[in-house]
Amino acid sequence: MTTFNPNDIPSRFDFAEAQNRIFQMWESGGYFEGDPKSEKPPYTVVIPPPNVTGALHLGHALNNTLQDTLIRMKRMQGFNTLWMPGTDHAGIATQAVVERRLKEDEGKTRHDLGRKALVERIWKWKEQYEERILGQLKQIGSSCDWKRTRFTLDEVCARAVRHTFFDLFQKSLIYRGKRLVNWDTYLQTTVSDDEVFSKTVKGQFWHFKYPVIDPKPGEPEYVIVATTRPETMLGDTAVAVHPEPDRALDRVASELREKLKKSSDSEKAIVEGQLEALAARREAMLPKLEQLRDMASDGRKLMLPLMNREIPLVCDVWAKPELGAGCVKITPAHDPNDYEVAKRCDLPMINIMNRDGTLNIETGVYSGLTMKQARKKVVEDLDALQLLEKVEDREIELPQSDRSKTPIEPFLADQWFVAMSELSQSAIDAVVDGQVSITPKRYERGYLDWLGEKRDWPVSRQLWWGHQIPVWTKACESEAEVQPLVEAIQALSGFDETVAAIQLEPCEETDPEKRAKLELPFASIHVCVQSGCEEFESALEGLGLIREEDVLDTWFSSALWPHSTLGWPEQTPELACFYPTSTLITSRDIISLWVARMVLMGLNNCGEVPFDKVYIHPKIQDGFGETMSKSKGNGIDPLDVIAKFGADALRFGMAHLCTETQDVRLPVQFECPYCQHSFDQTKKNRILPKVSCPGCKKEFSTQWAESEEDKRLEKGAVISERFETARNFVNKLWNASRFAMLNLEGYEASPISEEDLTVEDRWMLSRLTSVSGNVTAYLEDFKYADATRELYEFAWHQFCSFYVEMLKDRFADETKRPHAQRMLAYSLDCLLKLLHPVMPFITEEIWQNLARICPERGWADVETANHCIIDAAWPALNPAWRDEAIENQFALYQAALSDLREIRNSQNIGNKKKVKFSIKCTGDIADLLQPLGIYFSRMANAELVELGPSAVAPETSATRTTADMEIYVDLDGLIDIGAEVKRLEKEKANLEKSISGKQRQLANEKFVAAKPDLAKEIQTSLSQAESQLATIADSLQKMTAKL
RNA sequence: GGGCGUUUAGCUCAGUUGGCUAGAGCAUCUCGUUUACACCGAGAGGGUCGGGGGUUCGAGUCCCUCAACGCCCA
Repeated sequence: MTTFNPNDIPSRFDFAEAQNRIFQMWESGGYFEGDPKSEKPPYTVVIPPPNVTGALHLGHALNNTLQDTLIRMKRMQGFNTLWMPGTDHAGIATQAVVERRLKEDEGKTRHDLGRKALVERIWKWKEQYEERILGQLKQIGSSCDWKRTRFTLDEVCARAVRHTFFDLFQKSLIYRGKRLVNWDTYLQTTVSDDEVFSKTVKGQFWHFKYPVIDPKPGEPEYVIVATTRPETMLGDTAVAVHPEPDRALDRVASELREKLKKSSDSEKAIVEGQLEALAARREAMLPKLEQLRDMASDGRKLMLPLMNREIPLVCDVWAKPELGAGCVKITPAHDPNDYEVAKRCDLPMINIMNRDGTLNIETGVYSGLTMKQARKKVVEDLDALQLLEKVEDREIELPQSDRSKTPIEPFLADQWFVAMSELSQSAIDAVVDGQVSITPKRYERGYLDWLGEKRDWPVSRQLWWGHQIPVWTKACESEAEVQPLVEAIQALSGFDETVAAIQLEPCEETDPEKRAKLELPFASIHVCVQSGCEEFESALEGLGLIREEDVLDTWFSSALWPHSTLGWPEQTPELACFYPTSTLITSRDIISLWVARMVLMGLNNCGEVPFDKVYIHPKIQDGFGETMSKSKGNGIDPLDVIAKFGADALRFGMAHLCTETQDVRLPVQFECPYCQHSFDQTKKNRILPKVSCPGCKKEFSTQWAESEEDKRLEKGAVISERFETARNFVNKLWNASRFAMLNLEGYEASPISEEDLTVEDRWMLSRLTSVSGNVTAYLEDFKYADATRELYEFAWHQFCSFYVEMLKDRFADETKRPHAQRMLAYSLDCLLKLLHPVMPFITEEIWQNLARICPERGWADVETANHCIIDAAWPALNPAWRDEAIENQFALYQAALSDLREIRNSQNIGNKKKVKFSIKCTGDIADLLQPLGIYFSRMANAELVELGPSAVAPETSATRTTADMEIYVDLDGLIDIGAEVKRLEKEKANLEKSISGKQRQLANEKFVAAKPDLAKEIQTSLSQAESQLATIADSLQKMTAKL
C-alpha cells in the first residue's frame, strides 16, 4: 500500500469512485449478512419487494433509504441484523407491459405465442429488470443480505404459496364461487377496480317498452325501462320498482332541502328548480309508481321482448322513483348494481357473453355478434316491434381498462375466494392488542375499517404470469359419478390427507332439466394438491381432471413475504432466528392490500405476527402537488440524482424531508446536458420530446423522444435542486475531516485526565452526549427529519463553526497540540458514527482515512478503532457528560461574538482591521467568559481589553446589549455614526416592544395568579430588558449628539 | 358519499403539554478569497401563521365553520 498523505486528499469527495469501491468492500466482507447462529439479538426488516415492472423511482429511494438507515443503526448497536431483499412478480402489471411490448414490436397477442412462450418472455423481462432494480438498490447503498435475494415467483416462495393454499383449501377457507368481475375483452382477463378508469363519452339513453303479461283492468299494458346499453336486455331477468315510492321521494326532497341550506347563491336557483320539478313529478307520477309497486307485490310478470322470456316485476330500493319511468331493468350478470339486486331478490343470473366479448348461445339469434353489433340489431328489432319508446342523447360514464384502453364489460365468472371472517379478525386483534403498532397512529383506522368489512378475498386472476392455482377439477354429469371418482382420487393419493384435499361443488342450478338445457354438470370435484406430488398430479389428469388455468392474485404471495423468504414451511434456522421480523417500512397505499394480509397470513401460517412495528412514510409529490410518475414525465430516477449529487446526498435529502405529514413536495428540474444549467419543469415542458435550455439555448431530448432526430440529441436528466443542501453538507463534512487529517500529524493516543479538559472540550462532550442521545431516540421513533436536522445543525454550526475553529489556536501551540489532536480525533470519530446510517459512503471513506493516521482513539479510554465504520459500535456516551452549565457558558460567548460580528458588519469594518472591545458584566459572568476570551480574536478579529463590572464605554464606541452583558466596541477613527444611530434606534424599538409586551402580561392579574413561576421569569427578563434599554438610550443620545 | 391529510417568509418545510421579539434550508441583498471547505465565511431584509367565529388572562398551537388543494375507500 502506498503511504497515506493527507495533503493528497482532494477538496471534493469523489463519490462516484468511492461508492462502488466501498460497497464492494462491505459486500465482500460479509457485513450485510445475517447469521442465524449468532448469539446477538436479531433485528430483521423485509423489503417491500419492488415490482419487476420497471425501474425504481424516487419513492423507492425514500423507502429504501429509511430501511437502510434503520438497519445500519441497529447493526452498529450490536444486533444480528438481516435486511431481506427481493422483488415481486406483480402479476397483471408485468404481464401487461410485456404483452404491450409484444404487440408494438411484433404485432402479436399472447394467444399467438401461447402460455409457455409468453411466460418465458416475461421471465426474460423479469431477469432484465430485476438486475436493474437490484443495481439501483445497491447504488443507493442498501445493506441488504444480497445472497438471500428472493423473488415472489421463485421455488422457495412457490412452495410457501402452495402450502398456504393447500392449508386454507383443507380448512375450507378457500372456496369457488361466482362473482361479477371487470372483464377486459381485449386482454381476456379480469382487471381489478383500481385498473379501471371512467371516461365520459357521448351516448344515448334508450327507452323500451316491456309488455305486461295479463294486465288486470286499469293496469298499464307496458312498463317503460331505460338503458344506455340496449344489448344487455338479452340478459334481463327482472324489472324492479321501488317498494316505497312515497317515502323515497320524500327522502330525495329532504336531501335537496338540506343541500339548499348549504348552497351558495349561485347554486340556490338550481336546487330550487330541482325541488319544484320533484314536487311536480310527485303529483303526476306517484299513483302510477304505487300501482307498479302493487303489481310487483301481486307477482305480475313481464314478457322480455326478443327473448320471449317471462321475467318478474320485483320491488327493490335500487329503482329510483325520481328518475325516468321509475322502473329499472335488471341484468345481474352484466351490471354491478343489478348483481346486488339479484342477490337480494333471489333472481337468476344469465351470462350472455363469451370471454372474447361476443354474445353467447343464451342469446339465440344474436349469438356470435359483438356487443356493438348486437346493440344495433337489438334497437332495430325492438323498433320493428314498436317497443322503442324514445332515444335521448346523454353523456355517459364508460368504464375502461387502464391496461388495454378498451371498454370494460362486467362479467359473471367462476372465481376462487378466501373466506376472510376468521383471518381478518386475527389481524384486527393483533393491532387492537398492540402486538403490531402502526406509526403514525392515524393509519390504524383505515387498517381496522378495511379488515372490519371482512369481505371475502377473490384470489383468482385470469392471467398466465403468476402462481397457477394448484387445483384439479372434473365435472360430474350425474350424482352417480361423484362417489366413485372421489374414491378413485383418494386411492391414488394413498388416502393421504397431506397430499390431496377434495371439495365438492354442487351446481347452483338444482333443476335437472334446466341443467341439461344449459349443459351444466351435476357437480364439480376440486382436488387441491400439495407441492412436490408431480406423479399424483399426472395421475389425476389420467382420471380426466384438468388443472385450473387461473393464477393467484399477486398479493397472495406478497402476503407470505416475511416468512416465505425465510424458508417457511421448512423450519429453517433462519425462520427460527429472524421471524417474527422487527419493523416494516412502507407507504400508505398498500396498508390494506399488503400489510393487513401479511399480518393475517403470518398468524395463520406461523402463529405469530410478522413484525411488531409498521412505519408508514410520506409520499413524494412534484412541485405541483402531483404524484410522480413516468407517464406524467415528472418522475425522477434516483440514479440521476446519485450521478449529480452522490448517494449520500440523495439519502440525506430523503431522510431530511421525511416528516410526519402525508405528502412532501419536491419541485422537479430539468438539467441541461450541455451546460449543466437546471431549470424548473413545467406542466407544459415535461411532456415534450425535446426541450430547449434557457441557459445555452441548445435543445436536449427527454424520455418522450421518439423520432431519430430527437433521439440523436443528448438526453437531459430530471433532478431536483432540493438535494443541493445535502450535497453541500457532504462537502462540509468532507472538508472538516480533511482539515482534521491535515492537523493530526504526529498524533499519539493516550488518555486525557478530566481536569485537563478545557471549557470547549467539555462543551463538545456535552453536545455529543445530547446529540447522540437525541439522534438515537429520533431514529427509534422513525423521526428521520428530526434526526437529520439535529445532525446537520450540530455538525455544521457547532462542530465545524466553533469547535474546529477553536482547535486551530490550540494546534498552533505545541504544548496544547497533542491534547487537541486527541479530542478532535475522538469527536470526529463520534460524529462519523452518528452520521453513518444516513450517509454511509462518505463516513466509511473518512473513517478508513482517519484510521491510517490515528488508529487508536478516545480521550478517557483509548481503544483501537473498528476496521470499518459499518459495524463500529454506536455512540453511547455517559449521560453524566451532559452539562447544562457549560452549554450556558458557551451560549454567553456565542451571544457576545454574534454582537461583535454584527457591529463589524453594520460599521463596515474590514476583516483585516483589528478592533478592541470591552464587556461590562457581573463578576460571575466575567469568570465564565474569561477562559473563552482568547477566541474572540480568531472568530471576530477582536481583542477583549476589559471584562467585568468596571468596564466602561470608550468615548466613540458602538454598543450592544444582551440580557447579561453590555458590549462596547472601540470605534476611534472608524465610526460611521449614521449607521450606528440607525442600528441603535432599531434596537431601541425592539426593546420597547418587548418591554411593553412583558408589562402588559405582568399587569394581567389573572395571569400572575395562574402562573406565578412564569411571571417571575418574565419579571426578571423585564428588568434585564429595561436595563438594556437604558444603556441603548444612553448610547443613542451620545451618538446623536455627534451627528 | 365516507375517511384522512395539508394550508406558517418568494420556494420547500420545522414549530413538543397553549406562554417571553414565530425558526431553518434555498433564493434575495451587503460585505469578505484569515490555507479545511466559494458546494465557503460574516451579516441583513423578508411572515396580518388560508378566511371567519369561539374558548382562554393569553391561540400558529384547542373547538366550530367556510374555502382551496391532495390522498385513500365506496
